[in-house]
Amino acid sequence: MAPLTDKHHIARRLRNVPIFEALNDTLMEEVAAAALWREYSTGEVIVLEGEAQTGLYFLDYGFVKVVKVSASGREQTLRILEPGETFNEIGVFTSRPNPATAIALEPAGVWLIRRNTLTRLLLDHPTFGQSVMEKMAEHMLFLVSLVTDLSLRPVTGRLARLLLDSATANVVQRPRWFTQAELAARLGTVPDVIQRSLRSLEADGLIAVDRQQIRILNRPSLEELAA
Amino acid sequence: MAPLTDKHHIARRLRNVPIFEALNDTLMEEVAAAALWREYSTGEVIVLEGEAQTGLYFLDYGFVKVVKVSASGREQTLRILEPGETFNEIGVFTSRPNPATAIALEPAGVWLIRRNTLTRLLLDHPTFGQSVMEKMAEHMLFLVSLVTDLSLRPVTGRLARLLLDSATANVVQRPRWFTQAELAARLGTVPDVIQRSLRSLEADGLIAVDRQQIRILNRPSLEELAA
DNA sequence: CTCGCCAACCGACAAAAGTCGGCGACCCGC
DNA sequence: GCGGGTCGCCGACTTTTGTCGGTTGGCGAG
Repeated sequence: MAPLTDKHHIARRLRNVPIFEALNDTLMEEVAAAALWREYSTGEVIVLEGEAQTGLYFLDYGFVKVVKVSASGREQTLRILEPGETFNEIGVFTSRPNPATAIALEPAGVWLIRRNTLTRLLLDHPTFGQSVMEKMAEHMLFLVSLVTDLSLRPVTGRLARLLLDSATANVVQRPRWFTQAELAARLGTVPDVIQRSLRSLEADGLIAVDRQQIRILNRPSLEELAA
Repeated sequence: MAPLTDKHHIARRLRNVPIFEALNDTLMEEVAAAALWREYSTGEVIVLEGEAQTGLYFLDYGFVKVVKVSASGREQTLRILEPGETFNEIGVFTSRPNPATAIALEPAGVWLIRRNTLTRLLLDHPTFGQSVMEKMAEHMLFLVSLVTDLSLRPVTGRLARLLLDSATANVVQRPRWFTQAELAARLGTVPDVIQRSLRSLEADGLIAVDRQQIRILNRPSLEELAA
């Protein structure tokens, strides 16, 4: 929880992120000075659904998932964040209580830029605002495709597409937290269904599954399923 | 298709919309002068999925739906627009092709503010940018709740919630275009299922359905279903 | 006024998704 | 090296959703 890193280092680091590139050096240091540094361990809650939210989060290291939980305990993942991305745009730009919960998937460090600081930045640097809007538009695009997938595509199709999208050289690496349960939460279903789906894809020779990775064996057929 | 309305009138009209309130009079007239006026009749396509999009649309009168269509012909409604709202944020803030189709549900008139104009406005008036971001955040909120509804809630629950949300004094008015098919598209299912759902709610005495309106008879029970 | 169209209605069926109980294997911490 | 917990696995079953074929009836266009 201690702010180990010195502020110059922070400023340089933030500066490398596209969203902040509009800001000049002195201002950037000011931001860095005003930002709060927080670290979380695996499974810890970063923001909780229902809280009134006060700032924009910037993920420095680690992975974070944003989820909604139903009354019956089922989980729907809204977003997986990689280092360099920002989150809590909704909490910070509307007055409503935060709509979802953010949880660290592995040890993670974030910068919290409070609303006041953010507002000032936006007023002083319109180009910064433009990159924020662009980011938001891209996130909306993602949500739109999630909606249409959920309503128009069967589970196997969604799974196929996710595998294709997250594969590098036909291999999807699986960090420890990339379990079938997480996969299910991302695709809007339950672990059992995912297991059946994976097994059936494997039986058809389209993929090979093991604990550490999933290999794509027959890309064309998989693409057809995802179409 | 003719720009009947004079530009002063337009400027005044646009000015009443929260999103434009940050702009001063002279600038507003400039915007109005640069905006393109378009009218559409029922069922006409305003923007088509896949087109590269060039401007932000402002809906002056009429109703518009934004939809995605699947290969099999099923439709998912992403948004219903009322007069005064803007759309095509995704098309204008990202370089990607437009992700969805906008269709007029009844005769509609829109203002099209081209990207250049918009960019200039955003650079000159940071507070304008803030209201745009707020609008986008609210739209994201809507998409988030759509996602969680689709993945975590059964059809009847979604239907119950939609009825509750769109009722005024326990009555949901049904314009001509508010058919079961449209209802189905909004809730991510098919007309037949909606019909069953409506009939079962009616059988339980929770609602009364006819062609022009749906009345809520037992709000508490309906709210329980929607929870 | 009448004709034709489209929304609504219905029952029976098919398929997809979700649930449950229990089993085995692996990994982690002790 | 042992024990416990989690993840994955599996088969059988239930529920929900989607599909199909065909009928009815109201509304608008002519």
